[in-house]
Order: sequence, then C-alpha cells, then structure tokens
Amino acid sequence: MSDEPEMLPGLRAAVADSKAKAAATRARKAAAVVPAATDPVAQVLVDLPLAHLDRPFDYLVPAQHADDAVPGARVKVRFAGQDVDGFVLARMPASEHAGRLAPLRRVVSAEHVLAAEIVTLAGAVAERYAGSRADVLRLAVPPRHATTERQPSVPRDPPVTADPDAGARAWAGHEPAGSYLAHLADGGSPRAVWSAAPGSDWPAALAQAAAHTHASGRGALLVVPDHRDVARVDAALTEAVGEGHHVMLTAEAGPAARYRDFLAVARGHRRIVLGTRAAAFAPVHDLGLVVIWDDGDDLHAEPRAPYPHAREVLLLRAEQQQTALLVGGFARTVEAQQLVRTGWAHEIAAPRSVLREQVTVTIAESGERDHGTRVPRGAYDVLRAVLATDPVLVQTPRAGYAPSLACERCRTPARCGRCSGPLELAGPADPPRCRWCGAQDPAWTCPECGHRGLRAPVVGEGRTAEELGRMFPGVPVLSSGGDQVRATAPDGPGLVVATPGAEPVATGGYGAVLLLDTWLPLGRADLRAEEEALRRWLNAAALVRPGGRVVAVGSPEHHALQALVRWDPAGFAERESAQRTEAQLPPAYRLATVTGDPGALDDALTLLGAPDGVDVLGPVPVGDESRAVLRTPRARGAALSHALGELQRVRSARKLDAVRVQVDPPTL
DNA sequence: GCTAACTGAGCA
DNA sequence: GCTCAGTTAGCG
Repeated sequence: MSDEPEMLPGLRAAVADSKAKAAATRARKAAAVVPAATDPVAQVLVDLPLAHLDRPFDYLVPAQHADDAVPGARVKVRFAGQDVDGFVLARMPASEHAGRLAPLRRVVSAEHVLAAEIVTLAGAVAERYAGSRADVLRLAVPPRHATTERQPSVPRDPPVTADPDAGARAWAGHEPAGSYLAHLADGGSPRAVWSAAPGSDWPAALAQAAAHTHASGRGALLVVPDHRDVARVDAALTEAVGEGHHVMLTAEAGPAARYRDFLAVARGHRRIVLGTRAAAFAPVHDLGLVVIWDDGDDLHAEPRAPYPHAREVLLLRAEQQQTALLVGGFARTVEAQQLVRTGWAHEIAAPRSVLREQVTVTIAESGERDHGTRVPRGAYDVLRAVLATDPVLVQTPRAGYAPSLACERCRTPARCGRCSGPLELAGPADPPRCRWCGAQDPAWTCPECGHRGLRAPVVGEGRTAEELGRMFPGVPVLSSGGDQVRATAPDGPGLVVATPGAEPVATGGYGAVLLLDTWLPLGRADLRAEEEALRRWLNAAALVRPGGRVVAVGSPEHHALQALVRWDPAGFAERESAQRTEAQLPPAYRLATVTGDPGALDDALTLLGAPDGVDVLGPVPVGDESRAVLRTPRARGAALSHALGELQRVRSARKLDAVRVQVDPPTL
C-alpha cells in the first residue's frame, strides 16, 4: 500500500553526504567567528512562545558586532535550528554555560529599544499575571520601522519651568492639590488618588502635573482610556508646556509614526508621554510621575496575553522606579479606594462646599410618564428651562434605534430565524434585522404565540433623539454614539443625545445633564455592574457647567444613584469594597481563571494541587471548554500568581495541552 | 515551537 | 548491522 517511492541507495548516500557537508560548514562557520575583544558574551532574551524558555540564553558576540550588540538592542539568533528574534539584556566577559556558544546571527539594529527598567517591569508584570516576559515585551516594544530609524532624530526637549499659577488654576477646588504639585516640582514622589470635581478641566490638571514634574528635571507618563482623551490632553499639554516636549503613543498612529515617537522617548528626546494602555510601558527617561485617568474604563484592560491592566502596570512601575503616582477620575474604582484605605496613596478631592456649588443632582422617578415618553415631568421642566440658553446632554445606555425587540403580546425576545441572534431596528422605517448576522426578517412572527407585532423594551440613542426632538420642537438635536462619535458639541441651546463614553464635550459645559434608563446598566449580571453604571453617570454628569443640573431618571432606592446624588464616588467604592470582602471577591481577594479543554483543565488543576489558602471553584463548562476560578485572600495573591506561572512553565516543558490563565479577569 | 538525537521494530 | 518511523530532550 505504500506509495512512497523507494529511495535509490546512491541517492540516499548523496543526501547523507550533503547533510554531513552542511554540518561541517556550520562547524567551520562557528569556528571562524572572531569573538569581540571585550565582553564577548551577550545574554539574550529570546522571543519564544514557550513559558519554560522565559530566561536569558548566552550567545557569542562576533567582533564585527562588538559595538552594535548593546544591551537593549534587537538581535536575531539561532535557536533550536531556527532564526528567532531577541533582545540583548547584557554583555558579559564570560558565560556560565558549559557548552559552546552559538554566535549572534544578526544585530537587527543597535538602537536601545529595551531599557533595563522595562525588562524589570516586564518581569514583574509577567510574574503578577502568570505570563511570560516575551508576551509582555510584545506589548511593550513596538515593531521596528527601519526607514523611521534612519531618519534624523527630533531635537531634545529643552527644560520647562512650571507656572504655579497655572497649576493652581487647573487644580482649583481640589485639596491638597497645591502641595501635591509643589512636591512634584520639588523632585518628590507623592502618590495620590484624585476624585475630580464635576466640571473639572481634568486634561489641564493632568498637563499641569506633567509640567511640574518636568520642571524638576524628570519625565512623566500619562495613560488615558481612548484616543479622544489623548486628543484632549494633547491640547492641554501644548497649552501648558508648548510644543516639543511631549509625544503621543497610541495603537492607531500607524507603524511609522508609532515607532518614530517611541524612538523619541527611548532616546530621551521627549520626556512627557501621553497615550493609551500600551504606553504604560514607554521607556521614559528619568521617570518621575505616572498617571492613569479613569482607571475603571475597561479599555485599560489589555485583551492580549497575559491581559495586564494599565493601572496595575503603572502601580508596579511606580513602586519599582520610586515615582510619583496619580490615579484620577470622576469615579473611583474599588482598587483605587484600596490604595487610599491602606495609606499607600493620599486622597485629593474637592470639599463638599465646592461640590455643592458645582452641581445639583436630583432623581426623577420613572413612572410618572406625563409625555408618554421616558422623560418624567420633573426632568422635562429642568430641560425646558435650561434649553432656553444652554446645551443639554442626554445619556442613554444603548446605541442604535431599537437595539432589542420582543413580541408585543407575550414579550418573548425576538430572535433571528437563521442564527438566533437578537433582532433590532436600525431606524424608524427599517425592517427587523439580526444584530449578529445582519439578515433582515420583515415577516417576523412570534414562535411562541404567533403574533406579528413587535415592541422595543430598550430604546436606543437614535430613537431617543427622535423622541426628544418631538418633545422640544425647534431645538436642534445632535446624536453621538455607536460608529458616529462626536468630540465636541456646539454652545448654545441644543440637545445632545449620547451613549456612555461617546459624550461630546461642550466648551462652556452643559447647562444640564439627563441620565435616562438608569435601571438598564444596573440590571446587568456582572460583578462590576453597579460600579460601572455609576462611573458612566459620573463621567456624563461631570460635563455640566459650574452650577449646572443633573437629573437621573430612576429609582431613588438604589445605592449607586444615591452616591451620584451625593457625588460620593469614594463612599460608594468603600461600601462596594466592604460588600465584596463579605462575598470573597476582589479587591480583598485575588481571582484567577484557568480555561481550556476539559481534560487538560482537570489535569492542570491536579498538577496545581491545592496551594495554601486557595479555593478552587468549578470547573464549569464554558462553550466547549471548561473553566475553573481560583480565589485567594489578597495577601496570598502573589503566591497564587507564582503558582500559576510555575504551572504554565511545567506544562509547557512537558508539552501538555495548553490552558489559558487569566489573573484578575475584568469580568466573570 | 523546532530540530536532532535516540529508541526499538522490522528486516537481511 | 542497518534503516526508518516514532518519540523525546533540550534548545546557549
């Protein structure tokens, strides 16, 4: 049955001969390498996907690369018979390795792209998240762009002097902001959790913190959730320190621009860095301050292995490099609250009196539907009064027109006949359409009761804009959400309907902010549903002008809404923390998930054993995979991370089926 | 992951 | 004694 042609003995001999020759050539080449005169050994961290190979390997530095193979340089080396990428960690006079060293195959570039402190940081992040340094470095160091590297450098940024008056203006109303800024300018490293008062020009405040740090001769690193925030802080930085001091590091800049700006930072020519989550790894020279804005935004959670959160990366970095730290936002996460409670960071906030002057928050109970809409009478009156002179922001939780549909008679959710995805209406005159596969279903009939009428239990931003337009004839209505996000709103009377995170900024602030359907985000079955709902409301409410009104439509019973009315994000976070401690949930406990093929997962859990103080919950099936949750008190968190890292190394070395480990998963 | 070295079955 | 497929250790 074999269809393999029999190899002729002569041919076979020839193949063997050529193999021998190749080996001989290789041996001669290795022997022909003249090692560098000083420090001929390079410790190389090789970019490999295997957990147990996350350690440096020694290579011989050929004399011609003596000056290029500097620590931090990208190299190519032969590893297990193939060419792989790596970074030089250090140069050594000799190796501990007993065998013969292979030479570096190529120094890709002498550019020092991997700073020593980033290696240390990557090690700490990998350890905490039970991942490998190679994975972390893939997030930390952008791909090389050779053309950009050859182009001339930007000039080194000249020193700036901080303007204490500008600092005081930007931080007005917050205590003790003055001494925090002074401490930064003085070369100190104060750590603070900052609750911004509503109406705060937070980009200006962050820019001043960066300017004061820069004035002390140090660099600053600012991490914000998305590119709209980057644009705002960019403008504020230009205002505060002028051009030529800062760069922006964002994923969407494109490979050339991204690498150009990264190089400006790596070369020490720019020492103020602003960016999104990956910027947390930027090799800022003389780093003095790290900042994260709105750390509750899920955009700060990296979706690629080992899934680090920008806040945790910056906390590790602040500790390692002894820098100042600022965790700022209108909302407060339970993690930030933990920093305050343990005394690791100080609190900066506005006193009650300032908050009362800035904003008045009230709740309008849904149910009194005077206008046949979702806007109760009380809210309607506020809007009408404000719309005489000012713009009004309306936050509505869902994008689209009618993002979910149900049978008008029996309330069965309407699903796609083809893929059973949820049906929606994209516009007032559109037929029902599947949100997943896009198939239209103009003749939908309820599978339960045969009825053909549909109702929309949840109203999207499109239909909300339509309703409000009818409610306030003659008032311009602007919509922002989904794939149509607007950065700014015009001043003057007008309605701006936006989904959470897509709220345009009004130059003079909104006269009023209306928060609709507050029941919807609170109903989510998620650990962070309430915290997240409050965060979104606070972020929208914060866009009011000084003395503005905020009206939330919902039930006054709810703690999250009460916290909004009192403008008390810290109190809410404290209460939430206490409840989570009771329920053995983060931040008092560290959670980790292990996911994989059921057999592999069982095997992994056996291998892991039962480390001290770790509860194993599950496993439970998730799709065709299986998942277990591990839980341990915060104090043992590091031990759990380490045990999981060790598990991955052992499994990788034994070539067992991979399981996915996620430490501190953002949702469960 | 990959390669190369090793192992033992099958055959002369 | 030799080849070859399958297995496995170790990667500098």
